[in-house]
Amino acid sequence: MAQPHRLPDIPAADFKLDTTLASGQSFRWRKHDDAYVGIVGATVLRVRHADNRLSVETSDKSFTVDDAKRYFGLDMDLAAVLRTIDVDAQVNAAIKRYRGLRVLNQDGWETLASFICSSFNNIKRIEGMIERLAQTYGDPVALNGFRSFSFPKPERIAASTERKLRTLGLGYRAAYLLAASRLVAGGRLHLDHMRKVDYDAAKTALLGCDGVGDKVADCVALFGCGKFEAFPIDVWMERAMRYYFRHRRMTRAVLHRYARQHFGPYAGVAQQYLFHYVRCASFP
DNA sequence: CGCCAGGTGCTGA
DNA sequence: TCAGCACATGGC
Repeated sequence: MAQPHRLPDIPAADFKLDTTLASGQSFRWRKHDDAYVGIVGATVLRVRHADNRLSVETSDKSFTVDDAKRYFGLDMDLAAVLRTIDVDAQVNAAIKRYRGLRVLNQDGWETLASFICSSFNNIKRIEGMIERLAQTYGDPVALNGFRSFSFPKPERIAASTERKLRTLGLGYRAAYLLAASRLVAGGRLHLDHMRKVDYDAAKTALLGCDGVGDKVADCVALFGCGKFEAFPIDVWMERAMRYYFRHRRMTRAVLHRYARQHFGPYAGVAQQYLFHYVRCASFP
């Protein structure tokens, strides 16, 4: 049986844990007192951030300091990246307010499945859907008193049915998730391979999934495949980008092209700052 | 009760 | 290309 384990504290300057976990990248973190508890792979993590250090308790020893650094994006030179995207007054305001927000490095399959569930949906319900998926198809995991379930392997969902997935409240997304799980389980979509190919190749492959359009593909590329030039555009980003287009007409294709040339290879980081900035401005 | 939610696929100009 | 529409569900 896996034993609780405490990692050596990780230097984490230029980092805001609460902002990062509240910025809509991940759906499985919960606040418990001054700590956050989440499940990464088959490991439960309990993390706290104070005095520029991240303390991490894990449910087993297979999760290392390097894994934690990579997951929380602490392996990125944030200062250098922010210099490249700090190119206008609006993104500058977002950076000033939320500096330390980082792009997480999540599992490709979990990210794909989660963002298939995210379409035309709200974050609270997405969290509930993913929790029920984990309870139904995941494996039990535990850390001290806390019990939960790992995110299901694609094979487990692939062996299910659309009807059963609908009973978990997935709605019309049930068929999309089922088909995607079968692509991955059947080896016809290699999410690990997406990390090695370039952004355009990864996005094209992701768009091959039914129920995955431009926006979801960019979320998966950014949060689940390490493609920092991916720039997901949803309703909040359209609101954010009105700043750049004032009275001009905006289509998503135009916004996408603009973002890539305006912000450059780390456009995805700019996207995350702008997204969080406009979303929180409407409910402070 | 009506509105909206980190959209997508389909259709017809 | 691009606008217009249906789509399941539940939180608020």
